[in-house]
Amino acid sequence: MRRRAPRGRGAELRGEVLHAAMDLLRETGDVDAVSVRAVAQRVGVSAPSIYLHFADKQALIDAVCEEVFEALHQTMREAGEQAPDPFAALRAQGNAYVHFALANPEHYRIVLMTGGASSGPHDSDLEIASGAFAYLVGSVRACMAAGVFSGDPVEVALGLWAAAHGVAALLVAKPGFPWPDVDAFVDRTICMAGMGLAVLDRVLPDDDLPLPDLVALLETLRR
Amino acid sequence: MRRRAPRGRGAELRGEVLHAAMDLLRETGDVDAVSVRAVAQRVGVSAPSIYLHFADKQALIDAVCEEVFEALHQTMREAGEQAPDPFAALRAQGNAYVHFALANPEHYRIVLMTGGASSGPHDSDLEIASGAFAYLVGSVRACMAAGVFSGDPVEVALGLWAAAHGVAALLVAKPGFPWPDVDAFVDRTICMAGMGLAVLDRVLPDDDLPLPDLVALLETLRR
DNA sequence: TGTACATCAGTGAACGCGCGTTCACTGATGTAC
DNA sequence: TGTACATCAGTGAACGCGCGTTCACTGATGTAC
Repeated sequence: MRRRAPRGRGAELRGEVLHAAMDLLRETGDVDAVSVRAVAQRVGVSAPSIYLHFADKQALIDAVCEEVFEALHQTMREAGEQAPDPFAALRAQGNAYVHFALANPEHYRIVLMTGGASSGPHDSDLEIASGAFAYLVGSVRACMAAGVFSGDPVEVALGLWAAAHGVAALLVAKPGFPWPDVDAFVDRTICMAGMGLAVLDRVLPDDDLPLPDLVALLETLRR
Repeated sequence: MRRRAPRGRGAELRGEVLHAAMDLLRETGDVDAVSVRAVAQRVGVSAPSIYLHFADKQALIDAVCEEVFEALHQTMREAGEQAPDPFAALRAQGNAYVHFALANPEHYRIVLMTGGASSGPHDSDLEIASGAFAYLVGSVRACMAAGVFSGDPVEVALGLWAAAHGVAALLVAKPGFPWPDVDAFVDRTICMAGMGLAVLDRVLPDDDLPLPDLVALLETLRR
């Protein structure tokens, strides 16, 4: 199946295993299909060989998550680069985020749709995530400097993340639902979040706006 | 473990099995812990007995999903009942939706965070979901009648759903992330979506608003 | 230059496990006569 | 009222499966002398 690596190059197998796991995830669209045996077979190596480079299956999965997160982060960085202004950059980043999820649904799922109380501490991917999240917060700060948002940049970033994740996760989990045009739905949701957050601190700072007043306020916006 | 049911009452076991599965899901917080054997043991019955009432394991899981969806739908209906106006009702429904997810994380996950291309057609839960979704669309229509939203009620409902699902799914999947105060975060996200959708059709009907103009427009909102 | 040897990459077979599911069955319960 | 019998709820044992992981090993490769 595969030539044995020469003396000092045994570590190369690690990379092959990692990418075999990624490919298997993409092609089968099923986390359960990524078994130690299946990965080994795809690389052309026996199952125990996996343990030469990963302590156990979880370590392999963690490495996959790290890889996915790096790719997601990279995608977002590129997306905002040539936007004309910080708000447009944020919008482009949001769209890129969701489209990454749609292009790599199983990769997105394993990183951001699994886990929870049942999976123990499992802090590893959160630490990785915090890099991408910090980057998002940076983009939000740029928008604040431009006057679009006010308030706590972390809170604004969380709102954006929630909206982007919401549309991504729904589309990934329920592809059979009669969604409207996906690109438009995604962009609309991103814009919804952006506009909502921009408006929120101006209109609802303390939460007691009767409905007719709200409607009147909104009416002043029609351009 | 359990007294055999008298002659015509064999069907009672079905309900016991169903609720044992629900409880097991809640207590273990892990879908994989819900095996045919584990459910049977909890009911106090042998594993094959499950098959007297469910064709296979998937049928049992489907029944669990149906139960969860009905509970979610019910929760939302109750939430909006005593709101002073349709917009407040929508907000209350959104908060109830997310808090249902947080109170029953594994139930929410199995219904709305799993599935996808890998799980075949799997239309069953979508049909059930469409009931709750149709209800949401109804609430949106009421807001439209009050002048809060315009445009397509289904699109508005989708935006709200995406936001609510986003915050719910993130909190369920990543409880270890350093979230801010959860109740506030949830409500903020719901309001973000509501305000964003209300503003969106007024401000961005055709997508070409330069940033300074947007900022100026937002400034008119400060009250 | 030749050879003994340590190192290293990788293997084959086996382990125990829990799973979903099937099958032939048991024995209590109600009913017909 | 008594009894044979059909029905029904539920069981015990077993099936084959794929899983993660371990263990003792093989044999190629480079190195020291």
